[in-house]
Amino acid sequence: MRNAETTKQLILKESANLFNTQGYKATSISDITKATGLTKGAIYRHFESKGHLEKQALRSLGKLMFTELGEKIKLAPNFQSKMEATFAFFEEYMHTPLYKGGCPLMNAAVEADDTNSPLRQQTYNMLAQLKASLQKITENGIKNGQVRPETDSVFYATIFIATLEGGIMMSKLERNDDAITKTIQHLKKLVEEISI
Amino acid sequence: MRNAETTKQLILKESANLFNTQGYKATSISDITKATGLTKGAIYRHFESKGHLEKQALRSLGKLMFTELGEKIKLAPNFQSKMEATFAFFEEYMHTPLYKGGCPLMNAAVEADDTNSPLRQQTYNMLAQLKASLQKITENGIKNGQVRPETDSVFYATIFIATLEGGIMMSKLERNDDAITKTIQHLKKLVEEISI
DNA sequence: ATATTTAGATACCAATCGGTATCTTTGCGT
DNA sequence: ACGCAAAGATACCGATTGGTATCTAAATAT
Repeated sequence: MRNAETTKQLILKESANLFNTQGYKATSISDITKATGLTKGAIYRHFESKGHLEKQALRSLGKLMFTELGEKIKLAPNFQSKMEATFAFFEEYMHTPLYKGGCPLMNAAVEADDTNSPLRQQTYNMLAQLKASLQKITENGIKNGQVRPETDSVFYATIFIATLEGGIMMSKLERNDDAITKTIQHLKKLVEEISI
Repeated sequence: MRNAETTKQLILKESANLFNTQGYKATSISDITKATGLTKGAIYRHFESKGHLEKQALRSLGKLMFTELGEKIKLAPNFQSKMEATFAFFEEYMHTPLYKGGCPLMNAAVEADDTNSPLRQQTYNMLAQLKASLQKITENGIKNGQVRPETDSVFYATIFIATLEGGIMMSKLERNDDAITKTIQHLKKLVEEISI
């Protein structure tokens, strides 16, 4: 019984990778056994069903994303640089093999939106967390006199997320950076417009 | 042998509906037999494989979309109203049961982006067509003195599509119109900015 | 009216699906 | 050193997958 926690993390990591690239329903348990080198028995010892594994894999993907994004935001000293750090983070979805398959939020959202699966709830929470996070940046910007006080923080959080996610989708389909680069260029101008 | 073309269209319609809601890989042939009331034998008489059916279903969904969108655009007399007609079209994705499951472009894009399936190629073409269409509207707007001549039509086509698709994704996940309404509000302002 | 296509139904195929019961091996506590 | 508990492997389950070969029934051509 080599370290149980280690293999559980291995399963989560490899299955998250597969789910995010191939899709959740389209990834089979046997795909995961091949990727981990483990057997079905080992996987079902750590996760009681494929659905539970899907949910936890998405959760760990989200955790990873928010940890990393949160750090980059924290490091930036003011509103504009916090937003630019956010944009840079999303731009890198295209290149980092850490999230192979692109933004886990969009991938899960498109696959689960018409269902009532636990996966949908998990995805919904991820979106809410991301929105709250961007909203907070704007609100703090207002407090600190870096953003025009009449700015609607919920409105801009929505615009930022929608534009970024759409840009990622287009860039992944076109297999180049054009779309995401253009969308970020546009969002930077938006940020300047509401900055003081 | 009741009308062959009629049943082929029935299969295309029902399968497109299922593919766009449940996903392509996640929809089985037997799902389609249930939806159409036909048997497997009938389906495989008209389509040589599931892959071919997927591709043709997406193509017919795209055709439907561009026909409808094209008509709305043609009816609008000038740049601003053409763009607003486009926005209204995308907003209605939320409500019309015609495209249950949301925008077929995004759904297929997210499912096929990491593959090299014929489905990906089909989706890529759909995006190219949509982009060309919006680009043309702007270019005509410039020609007709309705849009500032320095406007980058490719850039704005990209922004429009990315923002709309992202907004649809969010609204579908949140199961309300908030996001798509906000994104369209933002895009209308953008249109005004480049209008003369 | 009859023969010929052909649309569609039925019955099957091997492979794979998610899941479970059981067996073996490994590491830890004593 | 030994025993026990837990990690992981093996072997199986029924159901479903995409796909095919064959049969029946309906429409058309003669």
